[in-house]
Amino acid sequence: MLPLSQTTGYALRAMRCLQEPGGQPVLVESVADYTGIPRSYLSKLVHKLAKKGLVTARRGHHGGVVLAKPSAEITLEDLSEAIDGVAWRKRCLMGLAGCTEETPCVLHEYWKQTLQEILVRLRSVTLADMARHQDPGVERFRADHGFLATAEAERNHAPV
Amino acid sequence: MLPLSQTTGYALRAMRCLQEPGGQPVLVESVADYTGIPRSYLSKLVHKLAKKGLVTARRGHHGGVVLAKPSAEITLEDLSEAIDGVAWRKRCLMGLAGCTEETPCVLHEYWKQTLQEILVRLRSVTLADMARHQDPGVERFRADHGFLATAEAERNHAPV
DNA sequence: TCGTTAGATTACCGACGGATCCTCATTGAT
DNA sequence: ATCAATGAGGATCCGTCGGTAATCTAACGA
Repeated sequence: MLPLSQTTGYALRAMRCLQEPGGQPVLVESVADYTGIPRSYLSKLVHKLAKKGLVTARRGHHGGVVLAKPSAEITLEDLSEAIDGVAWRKRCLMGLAGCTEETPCVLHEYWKQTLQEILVRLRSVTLADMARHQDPGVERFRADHGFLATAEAERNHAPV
Repeated sequence: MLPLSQTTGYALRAMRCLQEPGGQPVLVESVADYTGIPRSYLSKLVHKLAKKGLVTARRGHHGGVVLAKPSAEITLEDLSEAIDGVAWRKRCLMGLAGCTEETPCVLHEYWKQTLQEILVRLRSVTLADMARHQDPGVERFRADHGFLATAEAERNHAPV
């Protein structure tokens, strides 16, 4: 019932491979090969992210996918929301249809606070935060796809 | 990927209808009628809870279901674990098979702490806590099923 | 012992998410 | 204008989960 499906994990892995807005597009196929995410599935996933305004995809020669906004402005919550939606935030923990703010169930307040804590956590991590970690695999991939100017920027931050 | 499925909600609603250990058994059918949970499905659910040692079920005349331990010792975590298992606690957020304590992924620590926070919350609520709330519906149900001695005990506590 | 009461067990169905394959549509280079 | 590159989209498969129904079996009372 809570968010963060397997597909959200895919989204995380895929987004790490993309360039900042205005950068060079990366092929869905390259990302699929590198991450091991099924190509066709990743294609649909990317489309979903595009509809939510998180990435921009262009078809044809020299097409590919780029971030639609700076990685520092893309949170884990954004991804979760794009993939899994927000329905889970509204569902009653006990599954009672009549549970509302006015007619709360026994666990209403408890659950509301729990969800709030989770949301705060999801908002506290951005793609840029993730890039600050050493990750030889991703750095190799980036080097192969035109990420030549990012290495320095990553050194100016502490780990998440 | 996270726990707390619809079925866990069912378990919560069902357990609230049961007596403390040694008390009078309540019929699966009664609970189903009152909660609206499908009878057959609830039967399987109860069996699962019985295998985990949370309830005791007896067949035949004057059979039914009772809590297997005091409601104050049954946490939301117990229910979640009985129904949804614990696999979700071990899964990597990014879905990386090779992510371990020794070879952690970029989000490993972040996710570990998040899960810890959630677990603490799940452990902080017991069935007894839930009973402390006013709930005319459940109290009516209890009155109809031999819960004559519990009303006083419930008055000695603050809400959750 | 026999029958009734109740939970246990089995088989099965439908919906949904993850996943795959194949084809369509768009873009840019020539 | 044409062709190849590349994302978009439809059809379909598979496994899991919620849900139903029919049957089996243990416990008790008459």
